[in-house]
Amino acid sequence: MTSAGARRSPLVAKVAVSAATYWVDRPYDYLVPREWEGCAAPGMRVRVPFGRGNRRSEGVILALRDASDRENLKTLEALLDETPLLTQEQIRLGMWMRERYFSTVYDSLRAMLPAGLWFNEAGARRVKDKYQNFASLTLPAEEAMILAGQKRRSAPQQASLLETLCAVGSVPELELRRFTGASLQSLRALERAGLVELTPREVFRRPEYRRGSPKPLPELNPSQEGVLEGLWKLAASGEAQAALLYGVTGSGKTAVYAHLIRRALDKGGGTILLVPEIALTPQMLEIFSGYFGEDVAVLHSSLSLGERCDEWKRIRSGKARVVVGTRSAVFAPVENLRLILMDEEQEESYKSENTPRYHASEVAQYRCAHSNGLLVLGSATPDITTSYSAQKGKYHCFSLRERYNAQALPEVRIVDMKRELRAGRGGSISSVLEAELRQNLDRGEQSILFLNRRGASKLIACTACGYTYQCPNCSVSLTYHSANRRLMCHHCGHSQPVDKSCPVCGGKLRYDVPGTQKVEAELRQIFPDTEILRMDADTVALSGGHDAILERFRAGGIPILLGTQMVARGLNFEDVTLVGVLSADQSLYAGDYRAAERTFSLLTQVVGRSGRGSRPGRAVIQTFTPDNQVIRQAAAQDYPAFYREELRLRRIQGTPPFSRLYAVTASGLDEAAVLRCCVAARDMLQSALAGDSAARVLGPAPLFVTRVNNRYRYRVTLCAPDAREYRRLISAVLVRCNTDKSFRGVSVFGDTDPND
DNA sequence: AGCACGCCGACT
DNA sequence: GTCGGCGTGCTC
Repeated sequence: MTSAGARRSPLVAKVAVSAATYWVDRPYDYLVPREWEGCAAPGMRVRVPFGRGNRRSEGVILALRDASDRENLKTLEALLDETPLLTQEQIRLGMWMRERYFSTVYDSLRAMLPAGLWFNEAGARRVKDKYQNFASLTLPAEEAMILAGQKRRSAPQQASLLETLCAVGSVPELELRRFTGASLQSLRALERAGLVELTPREVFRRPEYRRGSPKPLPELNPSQEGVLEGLWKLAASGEAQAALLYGVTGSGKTAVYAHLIRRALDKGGGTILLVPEIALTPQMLEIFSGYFGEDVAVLHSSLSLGERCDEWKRIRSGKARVVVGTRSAVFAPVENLRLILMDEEQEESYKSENTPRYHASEVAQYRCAHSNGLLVLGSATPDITTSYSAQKGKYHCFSLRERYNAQALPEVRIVDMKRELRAGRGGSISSVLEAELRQNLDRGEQSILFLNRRGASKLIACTACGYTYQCPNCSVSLTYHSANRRLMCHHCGHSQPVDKSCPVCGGKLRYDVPGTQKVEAELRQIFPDTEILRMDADTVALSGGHDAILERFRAGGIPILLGTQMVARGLNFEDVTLVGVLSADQSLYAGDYRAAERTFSLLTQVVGRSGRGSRPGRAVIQTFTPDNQVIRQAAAQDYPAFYREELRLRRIQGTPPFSRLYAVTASGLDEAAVLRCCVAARDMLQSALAGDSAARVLGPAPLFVTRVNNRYRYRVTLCAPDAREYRRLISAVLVRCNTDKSFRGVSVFGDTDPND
């Protein structure tokens, strides 16, 4: 019996509830049962009754407070954790994310924890077989979530399978079933329906990577030394800072990272090193485990659920203080976070395409600001927005201008494919490239051919003069939409019919662009007795992974490697002395404001693959528009010139960094309803912003892929400064569009600076 | 979204 | 007289 004096008013928990959708999301108050008053704490997960039917929903305690008198509240049903999973700092970050990324607080918090932890039981994690069936979605996660929702009642097992796959990407079939408790039949049903595919794949064991043997930090040359000292001064200042590290390909940014991490460790500080894709983690891990041993942890989505949980716990307990990982590793619970390093910071994979649609660099900046750490954005071709911040003095700026081994950049030739056509060569290998390849074959040196598939068969070009259609309003290319057989701008929505022939010269227009297989066949005809290795999504899946193919290329000394995006990045092969870009145009005319930037970055990276060893490298860039400035600048590896020109265009267009793009995207089965909803959204924005000269409303415009899984997707975009008032407006539009009865069946979400 | 409450038509 | 159609409105 407690004395009357000690009896306090009851405790109330403010809870972020998972069942609450964006438009009803707010902290909900629940009574804490007296017996839990001592243990309930912010950051713990709970089970609560929610809604009229009191269906049970998971939630996270955001805060506790004393009840004022006579509140009519529901009561917490269960505490799901013994100690808080999330810190106060993470909870604040979650609220911040809600405001910026138009997601619920719950979804934001969920993104911070390893997926496995979220599903109550991590399960056993023995990984015996070398090969297992991996299950993965064949449709975008967004669509899968919708389907899961539809199936929840009729086929709950299928629904939970789909949900789990959305959260974890690709996962071994057995583990997936253990986690969800679903039967093999349910999984097979999904496979039969074509929603899920099962592929036999080599299993990633324990976060097992080639551990580098212990070694001292690399020696630095004077310019690296200078950059290191400059960056460390910022890191040690005890104030939040951000810096751009601009270093040409091969200038040794990684060595600088290593020294920074060492110094942070010596001061008892932790580091997060972000890389753009999983394929790059093994290399990074090998290097950094050599320097820092067991202090290194890895976080990315190819780890099994159990592994992810273990690594996460190792980080949280302070056993690992150096985290290497992809986008979501930016949330790693590192104690005393002193450094976040983002390698190749311009990469689009740092922006999440699922809820919450965050950008890792913004989260990184937030975290550094709150832990007085230093954010280092490293790149050979920085994001235009990043460079602009550096130019304006918002970021510090450091450069590494020399290549590490003082090698010359490759000699680059631009080949005019129009001329090739006129000379009667209609294939994808020009006479120049053929001659160069032959030379390499004769000398026993290796070549890489790069085919950019992005935007393939969407672009229409004249086969005679190379003309491509431009949007009259947006200075982006028009792309062909087979649905309405018109050319469309998916920035502003402009559309026009397709001409019978080229409007400039009357030449024949062509639609299709050869894929890797077509090119491979062509190569085999030209070089019948030469071994050619093709690397694209198909062959990677078949032959046991990215690494395995590259290893065959390296070890087998195969003369020609033909591949898509994945051959562009981070590869370092000494014997490669020739790089061919089969068509530089496709990504250039992809049709969004970042196409030029993406192309420049890609070309620069691809060209940089050549001549990394002792012999000088060459590169051949094939294009239908040889006079295009971006291609010329990339060939000359002249980032400053590209930046100046691109910034000028962005200023005129009013695209980032001169404004932000807030997108309101609607999707639904009924195209007309989706469009009506977008029109309503546009009208709301326009009337709210009448007289605001800083804001423009674009659209409705169809997304690049307009119809996915029978759902039509259209978008309205607001170009406006980065300010709370605009975010609030977007939020209001989202709530309105999602609750208005006349738009039933249409779902709407918000995003800032979307990638597509 | 999900779920209940509510107020009108075809059935034992 | 009741079962159930889905329109309306709320979620601590």
